[in-house]
Amino acid sequence: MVTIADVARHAGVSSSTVSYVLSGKRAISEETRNRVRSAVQQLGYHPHAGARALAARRSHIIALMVPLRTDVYVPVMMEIAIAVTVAARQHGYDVLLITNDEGPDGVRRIGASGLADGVIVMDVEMDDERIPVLRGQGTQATLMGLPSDTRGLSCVDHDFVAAGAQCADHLADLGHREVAFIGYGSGVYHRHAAYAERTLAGFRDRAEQRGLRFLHRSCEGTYESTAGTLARILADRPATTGFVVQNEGAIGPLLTLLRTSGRTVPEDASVIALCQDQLAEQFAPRLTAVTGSAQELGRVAVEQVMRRLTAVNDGGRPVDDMVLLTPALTVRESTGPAPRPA
Amino acid sequence: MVTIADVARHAGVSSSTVSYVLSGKRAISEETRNRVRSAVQQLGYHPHAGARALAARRSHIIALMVPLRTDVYVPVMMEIAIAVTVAARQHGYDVLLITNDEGPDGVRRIGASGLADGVIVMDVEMDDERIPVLRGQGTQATLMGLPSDTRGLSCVDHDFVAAGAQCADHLADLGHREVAFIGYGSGVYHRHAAYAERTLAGFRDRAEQRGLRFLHRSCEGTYESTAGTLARILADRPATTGFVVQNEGAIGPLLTLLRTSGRTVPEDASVIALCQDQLAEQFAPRLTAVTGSAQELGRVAVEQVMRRLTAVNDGGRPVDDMVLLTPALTVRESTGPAPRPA
DNA sequence: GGCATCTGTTTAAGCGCTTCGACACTTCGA
DNA sequence: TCGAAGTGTCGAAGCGCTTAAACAGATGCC
Repeated sequence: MVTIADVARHAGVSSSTVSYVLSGKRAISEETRNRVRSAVQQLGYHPHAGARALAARRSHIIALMVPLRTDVYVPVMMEIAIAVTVAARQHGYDVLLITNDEGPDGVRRIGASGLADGVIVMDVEMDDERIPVLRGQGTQATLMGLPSDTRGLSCVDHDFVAAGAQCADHLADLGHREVAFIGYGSGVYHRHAAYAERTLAGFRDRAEQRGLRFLHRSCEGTYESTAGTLARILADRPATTGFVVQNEGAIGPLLTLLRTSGRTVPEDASVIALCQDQLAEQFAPRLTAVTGSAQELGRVAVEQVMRRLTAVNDGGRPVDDMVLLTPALTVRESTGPAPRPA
Repeated sequence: MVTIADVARHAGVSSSTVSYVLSGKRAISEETRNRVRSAVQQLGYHPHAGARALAARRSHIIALMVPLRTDVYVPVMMEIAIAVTVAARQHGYDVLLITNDEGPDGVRRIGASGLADGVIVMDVEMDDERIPVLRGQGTQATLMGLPSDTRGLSCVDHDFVAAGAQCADHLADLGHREVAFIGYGSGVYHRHAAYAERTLAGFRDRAEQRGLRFLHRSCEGTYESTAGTLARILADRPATTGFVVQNEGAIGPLLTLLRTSGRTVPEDASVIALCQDQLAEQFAPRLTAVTGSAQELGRVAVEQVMRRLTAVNDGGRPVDDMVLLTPALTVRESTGPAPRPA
C-alpha cells in the first residue's frame, strides 16, 4: 500500500506538506505542489480512508437510508439513490446504503461510529422515530418527506399538494365536471403516508375550488383491484369523464378496462397519471402525467447535507432549510376536452 | 464521543480487554465479559469506524457498483441492492454504493483507499475493463454476470440459458409449433449484454431441439415498437401461437395488441414473460413467467465476497466460485394448449 | 541595522482502535 | 515438588493521516 510517507519521500518533502497540497489548507509554493502532485500520480496514491477519518474526524461518507418496503414505486427509489450517489461524489463524498429495517438504531449506529458525516433519510413518516435520535446525536441530516416537526432538520420533497392541484386544474380546464382519483392501496392511507395524503389533499382542494364533483377510491394496483375500483366508480358516478391515477400498477389495467367498457381515451375519458415520464410514454395513448424529478430530489438532498456539514465544520449553526420541488405536468395524448353530455 | 477507553475505565479493565471482549479473539472470563458488556450498553459505545479500519486494516464495508444506465429493468436492481445490504449487515458489514460511471478508476479508488474490503460488481460485460484492475489490486470481488475470463474472481448470475430453455420447453409441452421471442431493444444486443444473449441462446437451442419454428425480434418496449414488432412477426409467421417476452415494457402493449387483433390469451395465443413475479401478477390474464430471485442473487453475492474475505484474512488463497441460480417457471393464466390449426 | 511580518515547510502530537508480546497466576503431569 | 502448559489480563506499539505550533528564510519598514 502506498502511504503519504511514500509520496513525501518521492517528492522530497515532509508528509505534512503532502497533506497540505492535497487539502489546500495552507499555501504551498507552486513548484512543491507540482512535485507532490506528480509523485501522487506516479505512485498511484490514494489516502487511506480510515486514517483520514480518524485524524480529520470526518469520514467523507453520507448515509442514505432507504425503505425496505416495496409498496412504493421502486424504480424511483433507485433513481434517487443513484442521483444521490452521483451528486455526493461531486462533493468528494461516498454513499453508504442503510435499510430502514435498522430503524432508529441504524441512525444511532451510524452517528456514534462516525461511519458517516451526515444522513439522508428517505420515506419519512409524520412522526418518525428516527428524528429524535437524529436530534439527540446532532447528526446532520436531510429528510425526504415532511415530518410534523422539522426543527433542527433539513427537508426536501416533491410538492405533492401542487401535483394534485395540477391534475384537478388540468381536468377542470378541459371542461370535465365529474372526476375520480384512483389512489394507492388502503394500507398506504392507513399508514398516513404523507405523499399519498398530500397528493389527495391537493387534488381535493383544487377540485372543490374549481367546482368539480370528485371521488377518491383506493386501489391495490392489480388488474382485479383496478377492475373493482373502476366498476364502483362508474356505478356511483356514471358521468365520470376524468381519471387521475396515482398507483402505477393500476395504469395499464385502467386503460384496458376503459377500452373494454367502450370508452375511448381521450375522446370519452381523460386519464392523468402521477408517475415517471418514462412510464407514461410506454402506454398507448401516451399519458398526460404529473412528474417530479427524482434526479433533482437526490441532488437537492445532497446539497442540503453538504451545506449543513460545512456550516458545522466552520463552527457555525446549520440552517434548517426546506425545499418543495414543483412537479411538472406534461400534456400527452390521454387527456382531451370533456365530451358533451349525451 | 464515547471511546473504548471510557468503556474500559467504566468496567475497570484495560482497553485491550474491551477490544478482546468485543472481537472474541481471546478468552476473557465470563465475569469480565459481563462487566464490559454492560459498560458498553450503559455508555452506548460504538467503535469508531475509521479507527477500527486503520488498526485492523479492514473497513467492514463492501462496495456495490451499480449501473447508471437504465435500459435494464430498474426495480430489480433496487431489490438486489437491498438484498445485498441486508445480507451484508448480517455479517457485520455495511454497503457503499458506487456508480458505474466511475468505471475502472472507481474500483481503483475503493481498493487503494481501503474504503471497502470487497466489491460486488453489477452489470458485468464480457470483457469488462474493471476486471484487470480488480486482479491487479488483488481486490476481493464478486461479479454479477459472467465475463469471458473468470480466473481469480467469484461470479454469480441467473442461469439465463436455463430460463430461455424453460420457455421453449413449456411452449413445446403445450403443443405450440411456431413461436416468437420478443427481446430487448437492438442496442442491448449490439452491446452484447450477456443476459440478453444467453437467454436467447438458451431459448434458441431448446426450441431447435424440440423442433419449434421460431423467430427472434428486438423491441424497444414502447407501445409503438411493440406494435411494429408484433405486426412483423404476424406478417412473417401468421401461424405463431407462442410468445416469449423479455422486455418488461413490451408486456402490457403485447397483451393489448393481441386482444385488439382478435386473439384471446391463452386460447389463441400463449404468452410467457421473463420478469418479476410481482409484475407478472399485475396483468390480466396473470402471466406465466420465468423469474430469477433478486434476493437470492444478492445473498449469494455477499456470501461469496465474505468467503473470499475470510479466506484472505486467514492467510489463505480465496477460491473462485461461480454460481448460476436456476430461475423458476410459474404457470399462470397466460399459457395454454396450442389451438388446433384452422 | 534591527525588528516585525509574511511565506513555505517541518516537527510532533495525537485521532481511537487492534494486536503482539509479556506477565501473573492457576492447573496439570511426572 | 517442580517445570510445563494453560488462562486471563495488561502495556505499549503502531495503523496512516491531520493539524497546531515551531521554525527558517525572505521581505519590508522605520
